[in-house]
Amino acid sequence: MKISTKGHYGVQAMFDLAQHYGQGPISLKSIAERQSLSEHYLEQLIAGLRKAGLVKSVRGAQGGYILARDPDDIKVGDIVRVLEGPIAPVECVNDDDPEQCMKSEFCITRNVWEKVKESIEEVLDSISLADMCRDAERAKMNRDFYMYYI
Amino acid sequence: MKISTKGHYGVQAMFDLAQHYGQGPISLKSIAERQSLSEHYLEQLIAGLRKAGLVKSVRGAQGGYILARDPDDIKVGDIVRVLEGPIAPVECVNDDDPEQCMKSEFCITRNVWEKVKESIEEVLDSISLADMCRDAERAKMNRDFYMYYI
DNA sequence: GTTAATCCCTACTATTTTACTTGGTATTAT
DNA sequence: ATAATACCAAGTAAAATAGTAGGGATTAAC
Repeated sequence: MKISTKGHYGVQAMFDLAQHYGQGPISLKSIAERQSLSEHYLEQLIAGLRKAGLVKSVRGAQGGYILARDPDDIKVGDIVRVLEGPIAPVECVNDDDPEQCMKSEFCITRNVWEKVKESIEEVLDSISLADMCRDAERAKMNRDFYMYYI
Repeated sequence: MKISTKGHYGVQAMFDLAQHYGQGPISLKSIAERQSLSEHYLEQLIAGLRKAGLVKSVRGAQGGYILARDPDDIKVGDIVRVLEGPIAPVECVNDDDPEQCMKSEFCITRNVWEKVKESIEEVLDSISLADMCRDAERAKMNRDFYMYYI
């Protein structure tokens, strides 16, 4: 019941881009450093995100990546689906899969996985990168407040 | 974002046991046949469930397995945790893990996975084997009703 | 007390996935 | 011209997955 490092790192990288949104292209190198990730590995992940239209790239020196849409308009679910494939705890609740299980209409265990799927999607599609930036701001303020009074 | 066949098949097998609860020990062979699973592979899964105290075994001819507790008292989450390990989309939200991420208190992406984790647990811990049996009954009645009127 | 049905246990294995690394080429600001 | 970047293809070690193989121990039924 795990996601792979692709989804994990990918969300970190996109969050990093969101935190620097409006500051021009952000290089992979700087993202990799801030998030302590392998730059070359990130490269592969962001290639997928670019092909999916979630980020735009700027080539050449001082180039980098920019979110293709407003942080409010990119949900964590969008990122996870690109990097991990369809959100479906078992294959038989994957709507994109052509060969569905025969018994799907009668299958009771399938109902369980369907509910799990829906609950995951509800969470991931309700959180935008902008939400995460707001959380980060709040966390920073709390930290500053705490530091001040100690 | 998948569970493995262990969790998948394991829930099927336990559901099968629940549907035959009160009928004495149920053999792996019959479960494997009804659910179209490899008997030998099931054996490995149910060994874990037995060690975890979710089923009891009866050895010898006419032996088999029986739920160790009432179907109302076994949640799908119990089964999944035994067969898949702790429910945690990424390691850093696994409470059982001794080596947690340093930045966990400040980490914003971690909050996302924490929410995913909670929502999965909420679903899996809210569904008992008895619930599934009731669903199966309802589905059967609907099917019979439909057949009658066609 | 023999037999057949069952659970129990250990080990092996082919395939796939994961998490990268290596080693380049193409593009562009300075 | 140079250095900083994005872009691309291939290789790889380790782990996980989804089983299989083969046999031993226990017990109901005859």
